[in-house]
Amino acid sequence: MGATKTDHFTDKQNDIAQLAKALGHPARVAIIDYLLSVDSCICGDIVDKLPLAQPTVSQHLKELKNAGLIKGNIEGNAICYCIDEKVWNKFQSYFTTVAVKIEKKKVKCC
Amino acid sequence: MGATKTDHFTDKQNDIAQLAKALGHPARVAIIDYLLSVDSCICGDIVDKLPLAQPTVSQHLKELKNAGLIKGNIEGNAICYCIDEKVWNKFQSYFTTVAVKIEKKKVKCC
DNA sequence: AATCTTTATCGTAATATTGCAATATACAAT
DNA sequence: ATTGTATATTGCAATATTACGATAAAGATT
Repeated sequence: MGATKTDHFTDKQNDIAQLAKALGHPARVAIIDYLLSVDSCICGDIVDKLPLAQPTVSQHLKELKNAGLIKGNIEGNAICYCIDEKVWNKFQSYFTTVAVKIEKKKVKCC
Repeated sequence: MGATKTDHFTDKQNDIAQLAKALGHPARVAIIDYLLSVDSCICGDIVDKLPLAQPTVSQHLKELKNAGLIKGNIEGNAICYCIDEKVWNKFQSYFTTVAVKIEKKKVKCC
């Protein structure tokens, strides 16, 4: 026990859950915030912007990358991470769909 | 260690992270899917719709409720859970903001 | 080549999550 | 009042996450 039963759910449900989970930590939200605030995708100084040690930041970046929310290329001894627009659009469209469905629901309750 | 350092991040970052975390499990995405698919908010049969035992479902519902994504009232020996529109709107607006910022970014890279 | 700088990985401790059996709770119905 | 039905809580085992020190890797600089 303890492991998520991913195979019992649809691919779409797992996809959304994976994206949401990746964003489900304030440090990772902060990383996204920072990436959105700089005009360049080069963010060698991201470690200085977060109240976390370098290995921890590296780990969070890895998780964001694994989930697809950011993409990165190695550039010398610096890294270039940036928002992956496509994945965010997909993520956003989920919320749009939810909003439409909420709107369409006939019975409002609670 | 192991505990999230919430106090080092902004309220907004923590808020978004909390919402995302709550949605960060396929069972909880599936619960939301189900709530959106029924016209009523009464969902006494939710346990039958998920590949999980009743206590597990109850726990997931509790987490969704704690995060604010759903709200619920006790109605006899049945429960009435439904989407909390306000919270979803707030959640959605985060993604809208992100999308706008992505669009505005001058340097496109990677 | 030796050193510096920057990011990644490993190892590990602390904590959190997931899942469920057992049990409790609370109202329905007989 | 007893039984039935539905949800919640408790307790616990398995697994995952979070955080960081130590170390590795890899290009840059001297």
